[in-house]
Amino acid sequence: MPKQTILVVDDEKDLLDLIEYNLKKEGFEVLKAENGEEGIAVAKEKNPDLVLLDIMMPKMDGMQAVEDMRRDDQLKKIPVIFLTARSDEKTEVEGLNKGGDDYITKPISTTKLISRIKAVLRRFDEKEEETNVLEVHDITIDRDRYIVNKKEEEFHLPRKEFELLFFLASRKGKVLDRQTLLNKVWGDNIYVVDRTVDVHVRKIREKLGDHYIETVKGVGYRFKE
Amino acid sequence: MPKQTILVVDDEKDLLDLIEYNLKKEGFEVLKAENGEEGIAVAKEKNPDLVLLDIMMPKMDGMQAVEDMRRDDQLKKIPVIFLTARSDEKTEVEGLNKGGDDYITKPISTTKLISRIKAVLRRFDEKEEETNVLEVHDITIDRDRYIVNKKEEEFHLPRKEFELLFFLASRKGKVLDRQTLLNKVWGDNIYVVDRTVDVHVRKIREKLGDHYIETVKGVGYRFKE
DNA sequence: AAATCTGGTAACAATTTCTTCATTTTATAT
DNA sequence: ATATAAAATGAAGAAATTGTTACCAGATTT
Repeated sequence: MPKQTILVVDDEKDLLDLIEYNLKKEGFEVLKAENGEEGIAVAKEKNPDLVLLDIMMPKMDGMQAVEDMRRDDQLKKIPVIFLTARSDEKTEVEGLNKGGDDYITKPISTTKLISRIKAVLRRFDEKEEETNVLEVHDITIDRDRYIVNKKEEEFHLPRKEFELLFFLASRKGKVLDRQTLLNKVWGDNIYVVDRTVDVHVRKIREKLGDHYIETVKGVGYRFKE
Repeated sequence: MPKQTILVVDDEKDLLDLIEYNLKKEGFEVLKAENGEEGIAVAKEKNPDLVLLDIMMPKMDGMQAVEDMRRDDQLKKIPVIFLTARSDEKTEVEGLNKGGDDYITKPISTTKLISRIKAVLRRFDEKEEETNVLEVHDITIDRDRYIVNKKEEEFHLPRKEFELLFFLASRKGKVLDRQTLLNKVWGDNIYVVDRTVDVHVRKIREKLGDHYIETVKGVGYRFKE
């Protein structure tokens, strides 16, 4: 695994160096920035795996920075941990609401910092590593959430329809006959009439439109390339 | 990392020595006690990372000892693995309900013992790292205090309901099936009917309202994004 | 000891999803 | 263009899943 990169944004240079030292010792790549604006610029360029963000800063403060990040397609998926000067509950809550993933209060315990960072990264890796999200044409089929997105719309398909769509989409372009679909989606020793597939295809088309699944007469169905 | 300490409580001296030998070989620090009372005393003084506890013992038996431990602020967070003489299902279940984290039946396989210990320790380390305060929608789920806040209101959910809510919320958006929920919230070795999850979900909804947990028919439940 | 929680089970009602089938429409080969 | 097989459609009943309530056994409090 390549080194993971952490962007640290804080206006106190000494603290920045201290954190850098500790993170490097743990094997992380470290980027630094001294205010929110600079932080966002660096993030855009280097795409860090995580951002450690001070809440109180001149120019653009941490809260503002996160809001901006969450609005940017490229940056919105990067986890953020806040550094707050004191245990100010109100701030914490607000920060987490704005899209932070965790927070740590100063003064910082190195051990805690490291373990929190690892915990957040682990949580994020878990999320990413699964190939359960298919993006095809203008739709996203998310098997973790069981939701199909088309532009802004959300579709909640029932299980069989969803699984069928997912299976077809995961083999985009390939024609699959009804028996194969039954075996793969319904299960091997389940007995249902193969025309059942037709009905499900129809329901999917009713909901999403019929530009996704093609009929190949005499053979089966195919998800359009 | 400093050596991890394991307290072994058993009235059979030979077994005690055998376990000690094996654990030391694995690099653990080992403490010994011959009954529940002594065990608790030692635990209080030395703060072990894990306790290996025989269920059947003179003076104070293991079951009693765990209950006492779980009531003691200093000791309640220490993981406990039971040693049971035979595979007596009823005892196991009871033990796990009282607050044990795993159990091993005698006669003991050293390999199994070691791997269980490591597994439990790993699980615990992870837990410690995790954030204990979740901010989702308009509620705050505070695992340190076992309290859910919604605006100004405070809700005290019973343990299972709380843990279930917490787990779902910590995986916000992801659909989790009943089996996964049972494994993660109830524990790997506990056998309960999976519909139990439904009832707990309902109770949570009754208290907090049903805008938080969504049902995904045929699949499981999801905390709303 | 009674009253109150908590966690779990079971049963039935309510709802959604799945499957089938009869009928209409479409695609394709002749 | 027509015949024909295959697929789309509509609608109904079956099956599966969940919501809900009631109840019970232990624990915990009063």
